[in-house]
Amino acid sequence: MKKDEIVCDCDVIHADVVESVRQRMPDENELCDLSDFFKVLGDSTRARILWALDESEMCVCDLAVLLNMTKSAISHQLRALREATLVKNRRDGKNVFYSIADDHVKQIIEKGLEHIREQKQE
Amino acid sequence: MKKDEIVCDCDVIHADVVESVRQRMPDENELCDLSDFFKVLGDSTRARILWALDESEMCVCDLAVLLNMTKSAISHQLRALREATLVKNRRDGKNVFYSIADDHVKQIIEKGLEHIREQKQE
DNA sequence: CGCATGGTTGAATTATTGTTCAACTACATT
DNA sequence: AATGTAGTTGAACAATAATTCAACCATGCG
Repeated sequence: MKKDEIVCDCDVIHADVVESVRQRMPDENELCDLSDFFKVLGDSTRARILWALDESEMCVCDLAVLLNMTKSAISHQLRALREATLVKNRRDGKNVFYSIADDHVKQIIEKGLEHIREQKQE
Repeated sequence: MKKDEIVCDCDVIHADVVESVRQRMPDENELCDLSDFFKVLGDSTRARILWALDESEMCVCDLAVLLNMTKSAISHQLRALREATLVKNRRDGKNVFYSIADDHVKQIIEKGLEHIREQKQE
């Protein structure tokens, strides 16, 4: 997926700036993890699921009705959320109830909403 | 893109919960805007560009060298960032310097990094 | 047990998105 | 004006990711 060969098609213009930024740059994997995390939030189905679960724990059927989607589609997205440990689940009889796993996530979603609401005002 | 017809393939199980969540649910467009915002952060190239610009303003060539990518690829991603008003630019002679547009973004990136760093410890 | 319901899964399909390539614009220098 | 460098753009291609479909597992109840 990553090439080692040089693909950049230009000369460096401000070598000093580039060098000093390069030295402070976090491990590439860390920024990949970061973008992977945001990627999970970056889908409207998952964003709506997360918002809904922040209001109340729910089972797959409830979410399917709420968002007017198939159980399968919901389940697939819940899996992605589970693997990113953004939601947790518990079984109760025939139902599996999902809820938000992490308080960080609530804060980040809140900050995000704040951001776009301010943006819209301008 | 959206269908009006009912695609949900199950009965509602907890009608009361679903109804009360539905009533509090934000406008669908708002949650779409939210996920679109996170989508912009959800790509490692853009995440690295944002991180770098948070350290120092830079021109396209500098970024291309730093990330070892073509000017074109960088430029396309800067466009996405510009359209989401996450970066701004100014021309100075032959160069176009890019920088972070919004302080919110820095905070959200910081919170995101915090999150994944804690996650990794567990 | 046998069946109905809730939920999950994998493969196929479709949609979306990132990068490349080649052509182009803008500014600066001669 | 002519050339070179910085940057942008659109179309084509490649890679990812979301939804559908059909089959499957798990639980509860007759």
